[in-house]
Amino acid sequence: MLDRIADKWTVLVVGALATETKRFGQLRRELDGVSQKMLTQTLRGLERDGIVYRKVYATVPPKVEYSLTTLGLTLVNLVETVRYWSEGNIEKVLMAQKRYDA
Amino acid sequence: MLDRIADKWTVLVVGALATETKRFGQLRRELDGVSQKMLTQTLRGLERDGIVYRKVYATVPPKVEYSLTTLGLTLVNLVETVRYWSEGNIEKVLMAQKRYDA
DNA sequence: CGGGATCCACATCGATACTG
DNA sequence: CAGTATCGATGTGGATCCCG
Repeated sequence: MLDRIADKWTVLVVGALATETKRFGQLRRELDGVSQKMLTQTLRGLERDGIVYRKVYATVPPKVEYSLTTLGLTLVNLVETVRYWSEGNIEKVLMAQKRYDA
Repeated sequence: MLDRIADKWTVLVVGALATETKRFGQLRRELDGVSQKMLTQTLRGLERDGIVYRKVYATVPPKVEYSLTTLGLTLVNLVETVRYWSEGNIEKVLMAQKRYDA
């Protein structure tokens, strides 16, 4: 459980879906560095956990939209806080690492 | 970066050290299910990142105390929130999984 | 477009044995 | 007591190819 919500891609995906529904390709482009496999895997896991809702349109070409469920929305604040802490302290951590490695 | 602070053992270790300094064996007993290897590894990583302070007493038998640094203390609220969300929503997630798997 | 399937390199982790 | 070292099983992630 901690594993999932603490997961790197979970944090990024929930963050990306915080404000609006997005399509697969859109997410892939936004989450720089994610492979298609990892994105699919993360989304499937989040869908299974009831955090993300997956809506498939039976069109050609296919169209799939991802959004947060009610449960997923309760996670938004949490992951934003996590990201905020990361961005705000990454410098201190990098400096500590330099000191430690020396 | 997200990887570390989101890590399962990081959450548990920071949580365990939130209120008081603890020894290695004490942490190991408290964090049920952690192997000695993972605990050592997690603590080393957190020490390297400047989140945990490691104090070694030159005694026989050895005594090593772990505590949070100033930076580490800023993480306490965050990890407590993560744990709180987990504990508060684990039931919903498990139910969603049952539904999904069916 | 949104994946599924497969292969493979690499990292992770548990178990075990040993030590200052 | 608090580790280090090592091995072997398992898991993870990227790359590639293919499909409805």
